[in-house]
Amino acid sequence: MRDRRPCLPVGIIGIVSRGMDANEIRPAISANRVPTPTLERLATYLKCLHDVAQAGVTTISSAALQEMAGINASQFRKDLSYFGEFGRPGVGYHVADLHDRITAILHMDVDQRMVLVGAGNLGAALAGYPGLTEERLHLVAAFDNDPAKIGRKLWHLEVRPIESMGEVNAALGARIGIIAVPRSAAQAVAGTMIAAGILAILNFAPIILRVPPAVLVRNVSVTQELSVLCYHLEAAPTDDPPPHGGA
Amino acid sequence: MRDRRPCLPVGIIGIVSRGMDANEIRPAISANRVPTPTLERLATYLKCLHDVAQAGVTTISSAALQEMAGINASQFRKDLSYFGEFGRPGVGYHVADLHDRITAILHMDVDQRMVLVGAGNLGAALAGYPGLTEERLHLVAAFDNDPAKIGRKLWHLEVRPIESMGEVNAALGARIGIIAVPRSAAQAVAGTMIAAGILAILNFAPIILRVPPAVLVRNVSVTQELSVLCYHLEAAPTDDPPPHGGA
DNA sequence: TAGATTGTTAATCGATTAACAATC
DNA sequence: TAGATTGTTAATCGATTAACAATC
Repeated sequence: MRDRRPCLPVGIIGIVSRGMDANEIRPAISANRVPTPTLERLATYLKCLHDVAQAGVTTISSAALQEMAGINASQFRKDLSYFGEFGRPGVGYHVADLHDRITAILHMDVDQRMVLVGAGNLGAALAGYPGLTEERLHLVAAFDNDPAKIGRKLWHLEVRPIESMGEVNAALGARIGIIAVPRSAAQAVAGTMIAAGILAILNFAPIILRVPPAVLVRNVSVTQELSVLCYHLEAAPTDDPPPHGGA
Repeated sequence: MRDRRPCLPVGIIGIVSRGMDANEIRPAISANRVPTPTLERLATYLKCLHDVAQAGVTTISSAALQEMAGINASQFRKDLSYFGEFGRPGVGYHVADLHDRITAILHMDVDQRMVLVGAGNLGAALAGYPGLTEERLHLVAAFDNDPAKIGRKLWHLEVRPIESMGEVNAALGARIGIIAVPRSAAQAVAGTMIAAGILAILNFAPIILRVPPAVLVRNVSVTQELSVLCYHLEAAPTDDPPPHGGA
């Protein structure tokens, strides 16, 4: 801890290249020194720190955080250690400071622009979700291929034809794309996005997208989540064991 | 493989109880012999098998599946091995048969009933999503606490007052609940669901729910996913390295 | 039979948790 | 100073990948 080595910027420690020789299928493993589970937890930490701050707490130890939020204290400290030093031995963490630093690590201290493709129910729900703007995530354009939808308003956004994405995003410069189209259209949409300069995709379509290694994809699949829940339900809809019919 | 031991039903091999002594915080680790990543991949396999079947293929090897869908052949076989034997050495897997068997493993060969709480944009998108019914996942009731919404229609569902959930679900017997309410209401909704007999929860609110160990929770957080994407974007909105101002 | 491919075991890899010297 | 708590290293645990005997 104390010895403070040359303080290597995390993303640069050296391209890892595990077994990823000719693997164009997996998206953007690249210089991924920080474990993905750690990154996923950072957003959770942020929420907890926000809650704790609202409760009037200004300094908190990892042990107290474990007590309050169910976050393992060791894991919390280990996760933070990928990014530097954040606390003071014997004291703990300054809540507001840590919140701001994690926000900066995630690049959420600046406004991020995003484009949306798919102006259906899901697209409408995303465009109308205030939680995005609160996190400085801004939908700046919406696209669809349905002539009936083009030109209509999706909250503050006008739905544009998908062919215009390249031109539109040349002006807007969004680097995050959200795919909220049916499965059959998703791969083509991904291609259009990448051609328009999108570097990171949040995909709601139930399909494994093929993208170049430089593009990162995260998938959200409601039916997959529900599958896992279903698995854990025992088979009987009533209280009977499986072999018996219900009554 | 060949020796065919007494064929232990997977969920029963013995309560694992790792370090889970007095840990009410983590949901339903319980008799979890099958790794969660394996369960998550089963739904992916299902989609691939569906595609492959539509392409007219009746038999496929794990190597061919790796080629087609980017699924690691070893991992695929290993994942299946938790549930029995599915293929024939020298031949491969019968596509339709494997599809049906994985569907049964996930308990998705029977209709599953679900209740929804939250009749906002997200709730509406979920209720209107045809992909659920296609997988035999049926929303059978919707609830909200907003008097302006109660009594209105959410597609085929009438929005009911949340206080009626116990009574309503006593008749319906849904065991899966979907939480699509703001963060501030989510914990209370979870409690109401559990009191109404819900055993598995899909939570869209950005909060870690406290539930009894017997209840399983899966979280979907759009902002968390976007955080991970943002992290991988370099800081410069244009092409300049971070220290320089844009032009 | 010879070739192909499974299910499973062993080896590797990575992530989580525990322990502790450093230090506030 | 004595007590508390960090950041980090080491130990544990679990998941992925490779290798191969079994067998179609």
